[in-house]
Amino acid sequence: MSNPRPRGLPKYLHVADYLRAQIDDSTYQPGDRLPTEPELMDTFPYDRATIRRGLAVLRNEGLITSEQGRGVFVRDATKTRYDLMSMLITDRSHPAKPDAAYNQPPRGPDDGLSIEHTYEVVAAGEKLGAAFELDPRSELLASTYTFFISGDTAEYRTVAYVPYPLVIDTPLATPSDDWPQPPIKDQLAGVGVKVTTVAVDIESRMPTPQESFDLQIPDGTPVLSDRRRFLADDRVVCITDSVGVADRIVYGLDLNLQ
Amino acid sequence: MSNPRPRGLPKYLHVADYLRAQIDDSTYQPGDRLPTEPELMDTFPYDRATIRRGLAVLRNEGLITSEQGRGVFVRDATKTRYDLMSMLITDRSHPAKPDAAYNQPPRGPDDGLSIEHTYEVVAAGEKLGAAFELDPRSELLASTYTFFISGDTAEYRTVAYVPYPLVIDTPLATPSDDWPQPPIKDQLAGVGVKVTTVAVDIESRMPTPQESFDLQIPDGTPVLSDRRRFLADDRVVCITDSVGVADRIVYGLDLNLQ
DNA sequence: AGAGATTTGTCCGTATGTATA
DNA sequence: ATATACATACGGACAAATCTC
Repeated sequence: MSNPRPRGLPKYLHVADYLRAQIDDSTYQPGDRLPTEPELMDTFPYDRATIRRGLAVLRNEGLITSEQGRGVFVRDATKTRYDLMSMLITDRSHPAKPDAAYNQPPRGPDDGLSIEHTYEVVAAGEKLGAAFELDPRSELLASTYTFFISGDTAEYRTVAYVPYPLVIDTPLATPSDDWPQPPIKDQLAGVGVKVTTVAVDIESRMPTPQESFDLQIPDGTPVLSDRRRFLADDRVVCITDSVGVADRIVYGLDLNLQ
Repeated sequence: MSNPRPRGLPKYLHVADYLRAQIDDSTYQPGDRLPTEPELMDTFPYDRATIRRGLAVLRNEGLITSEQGRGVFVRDATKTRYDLMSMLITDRSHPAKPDAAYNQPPRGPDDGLSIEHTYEVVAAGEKLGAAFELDPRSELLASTYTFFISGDTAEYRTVAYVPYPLVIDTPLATPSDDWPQPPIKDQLAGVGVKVTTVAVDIESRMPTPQESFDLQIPDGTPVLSDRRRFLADDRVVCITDSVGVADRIVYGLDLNLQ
């Protein structure tokens, strides 16, 4: 059955390592069901609580999901590549030679991609106000796009903030549902704002409970998030905050050096 | 003490929500010690196992760390910004207006940043071989840089792979310990390889056990990882794999549109 | 240096609830 | 309706690391 436990290794990590090795070597493949907890209690001379703790480790590593009444399954992980340049500069993506090592079939509406869109006027608040260098009570137009892949599973959400006075009485005050949207710098150019600089910060963290709920993020899955700040003459004219479910997305940046 | 538990909410989430709210509103600040488990058992009419499970939730969200014999502490989170462009194209960074909302003091050698460097010749193996479109038995020169911040805490590691035949008998075959290194495209130009395209893939995931050990990554912290592929006339001439501890780093990309 | 108290880590056994097959 | 399988919760015991006196 299972190898003897290395001296000093906690039992629950023994269980986790044993199963992780079998997931790594494809004994269990994405979608496969792992042995049930009682079955694992036959494999290991451990208590059920110990088995469960080992499974919790793998769940928090994003390798498995548990479904009550059904079993424990190996997570699937095909990813969508979001190209940074085409999101920032132009609508046309210019993919470099794709990396065969990444399993990233391009996705589009035909593959079940759907988009949900809402917008509202909100008060900036402390943090956003500071980022805009505006009073916290200033009004911002907040435009939210959520991307769903295959039904109710979300993979990406982006919120764009623009100072409301900047776009009031312009077409931007009533954003359209269309997708893809023109790049933000072009939209702003249409209302007379010339974006000179874009600054992007990309980070990774665990989701907040709200994000977990909204985007239906499974336990143990981080988010890839970014903030883009659009500057016109050192003035911040737009900020977008995006959150992607980390096991669903990849950010791409292709540079042609010629 | 604690608010009554909303109907239907598991007790352990009650504990987690209660403490998370206090971390969010700065009742407990980074570095502060949370109440001990026995103290929380006085606050809540729950069993110690239930309290501990609530703490585990916050640990897996990256909000706290536990230290045996000492207590539970709110995680600190000052981040270093790694500029993608300056890493790819030139040695000079050209920062845009920094975002005040991000607390990212720039770091350098003066702040305790130190670098460790090793290199070796390895067999490509299945996956890397496929990425290079080379035989899995091909030899690659692997050059590893690890960045440590304040002593033994690592924050970033990058491994650069180059087909060994490409650099054998050149200065690149014996990489120097210097830092910063010239950009890879310049290094390759020095041995007659003209890089035409760079493709970057950025993703986020939970660390492997090996990475957790090597980089001393605390529980519940994801990694921000990227793969850069350097192409010369559609031929892959270099691949770098980088891994950053997510609560220590931010990737930056600043574009001047003028 | 040592003893004891404190605090978190690991593990077991049991019971009950809830979703699924 | 029954069985299966995971989720939540309680209580107890001991170990390991740290701190204090």
